[in-house]
Amino acid sequence: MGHLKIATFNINGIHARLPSLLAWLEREQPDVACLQELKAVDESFPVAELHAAGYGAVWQGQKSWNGVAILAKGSDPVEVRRGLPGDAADTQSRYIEAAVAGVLVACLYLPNGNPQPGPKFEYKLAWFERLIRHASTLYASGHPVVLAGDFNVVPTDDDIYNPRSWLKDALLQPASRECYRQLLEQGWTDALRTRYPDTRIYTFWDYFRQHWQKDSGLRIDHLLLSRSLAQHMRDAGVDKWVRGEPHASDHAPAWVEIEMGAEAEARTKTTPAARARRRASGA
DNA sequence: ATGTCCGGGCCTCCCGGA
Repeated sequence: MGHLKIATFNINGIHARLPSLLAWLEREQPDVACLQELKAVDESFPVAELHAAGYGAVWQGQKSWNGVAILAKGSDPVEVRRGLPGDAADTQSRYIEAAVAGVLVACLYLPNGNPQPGPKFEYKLAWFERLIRHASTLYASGHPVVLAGDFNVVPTDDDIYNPRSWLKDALLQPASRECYRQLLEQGWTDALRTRYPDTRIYTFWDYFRQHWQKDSGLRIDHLLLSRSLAQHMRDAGVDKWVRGEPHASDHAPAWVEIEMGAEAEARTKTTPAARARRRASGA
């Protein structure tokens, strides 16, 4: 009570990872969980299992690839938008937006962009430009907003174990980093980097070359906070233990905790009956 | 250049994507 824990987790296949997902929810109890890479069609989303675990959900699936979802503990997220505006021809399931506990939650899965250069990298940059435009309207709204997801961008060389072998990768390209910088310039707070200004912190360790065992990671999953949320950030971190479990995703969940003030608490946790009582008492 | 894992197609292996 008194705070809101918002997490983002690229689960790399919700069917392959359902036991892992449920174990993480049970242990860490995030209030909000943004998921990416469901790799599942809408009809197969495990809504019953998640309900049994105490979570409501909205989701946008897709066959084989992509797919995003927002989970909320003890409530159903109120879907605000699915799909990133700006390109009606874009059919990839990479963006969903919902209101949870008085916070507007944007769950995103930015295109990987490899191989680079090429059409996939062009799509990544175009998608990023659309995100920058949409994010500016969200930020300007003044509402509490979090942009959470797999951004597929290593913001700086301090966000990777060693950039040398990744120099040609789409995740480290100057154009990708420039987009991320432009996004932050709107005023967003990078929760993990702000919480740990001088520490190497990773959210992704690929399956190759024993990178997990050697802690050769990348920081590509981000939680960007609007001004009012950033002012109330209490803590942030990465649930690294998840990456060490058997049959783990190549990502670990990243999270932020927001202190909920009395006003937000009253607005978000209150029931219709309680609101009626408060009105009746003249409060 | 390499490495590993997921889902899907179609059939116990190969492929694209990451």
